[in-house]
Amino acid sequence: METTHREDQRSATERRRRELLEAAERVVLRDGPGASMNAIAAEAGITKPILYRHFGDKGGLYRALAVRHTDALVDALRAALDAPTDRRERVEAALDTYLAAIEARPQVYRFLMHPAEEPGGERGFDVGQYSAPLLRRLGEELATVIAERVDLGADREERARVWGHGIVGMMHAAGDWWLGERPCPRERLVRHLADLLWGGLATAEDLAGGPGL
Amino acid sequence: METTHREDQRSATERRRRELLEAAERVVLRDGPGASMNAIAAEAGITKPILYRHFGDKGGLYRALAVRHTDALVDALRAALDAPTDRRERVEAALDTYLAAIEARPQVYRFLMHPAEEPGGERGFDVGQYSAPLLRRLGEELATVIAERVDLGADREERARVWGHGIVGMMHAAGDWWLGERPCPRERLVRHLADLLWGGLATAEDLAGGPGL
DNA sequence: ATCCGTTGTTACTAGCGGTAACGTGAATAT
DNA sequence: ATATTCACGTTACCGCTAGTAACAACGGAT
Repeated sequence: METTHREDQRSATERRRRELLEAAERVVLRDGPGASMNAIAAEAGITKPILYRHFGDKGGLYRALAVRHTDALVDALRAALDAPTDRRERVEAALDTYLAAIEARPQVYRFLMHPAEEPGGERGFDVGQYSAPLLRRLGEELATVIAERVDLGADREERARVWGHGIVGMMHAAGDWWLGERPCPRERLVRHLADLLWGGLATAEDLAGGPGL
Repeated sequence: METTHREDQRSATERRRRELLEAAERVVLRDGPGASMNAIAAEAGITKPILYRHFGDKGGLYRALAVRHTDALVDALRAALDAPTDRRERVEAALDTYLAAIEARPQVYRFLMHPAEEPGGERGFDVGQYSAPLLRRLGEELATVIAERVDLGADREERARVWGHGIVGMMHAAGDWWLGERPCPRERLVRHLADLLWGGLATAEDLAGGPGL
């Protein structure tokens, strides 16, 4: 039969693809985002051209690798934002979800956030092209959630997008720094960030002696 | 005389170094952060080994190149934060200063924020090592300013650092996204971000029909 | 005359991403 | 039975990169 053969082939190909991705993940976890295609092929027990047949180029492999983890994280964040509690608690839960994820698997996080930039990329003004795609996606997701649920007045969508990307950037930068220095337990970081979002900078008093911030 | 000779040599060396840095900057502005050492040497009218004698390795050259712009930006931000107005206006001025800088020279900004990561870097848990050094520095600077001037209660320093890195990250991510899409003029982005920092997310009402954010 | 430090060269290494050309083996079609 | 197809796999190569040895030339200082 023809269809059976085709389906067998396709499922076998997909299984092989998954195996290759798992080998790649092992190497990336060991060597960081700079892992070479040679090393990945060796880990999978094959040679380079097969890798290129499956994923096109290095960017393709890395994109395929990133989609898995990104999806998982986005799902977890959605769940946190959908919990039936008040807004402050949900924001704290989302922050904690993200920070717990990067705390548990810093290598994966580093790979997702700082993917190797391909040298042959476009030139010009596409600054964002080289930036981490995960951050952009998280920002957009958060923006839609905000626009759906929060009453922001006239320029609702514009504000929601600015806030979405801004909040994600805040979370990311603070998390990146915190992961490097570990100056406090996670729950305190979460509370500090939530306080900041709840207008902490606006309501705090000036400190005596200075010109005030 | 000996000292005269030495001083002449040193000043000549420094002048040469500056020339090389200017050539490197021209190439980076043209080719992006992926500019090759060969291209930079050619632009300076010399060959690679001289570049390596002056800067050690590519990271050294890039670091030297980054310090200049970083210093300039930090100075501008300090000036904005030291203006004799109220806190909200100063925060808006600082945001606007940063965004105007990245708007004026996106190539420089991209170079500073996404420096080429060296493949031979350290392994292990130093996630922050590969992250943009400029962001870290801005975060620390802002943290000290906040700690100096804002009354944050008991865990003052810890909160100031979290907020410093968080705010810088917010500014950076929103700016990065904005620079790519240009969805609104700069002044509106500044106002949206300031509104967010002034507790906009906490005080906005739920939108009818959803579970509320 | 000799040494020293700097500037500069050419020619090389090792490794990278990526590709062309080729062989193998199993299932299908005739 | 034979020919076709198609994925899997190889070796050997290309052009590029960062980085390095080895050597030459010039200008003071001793």
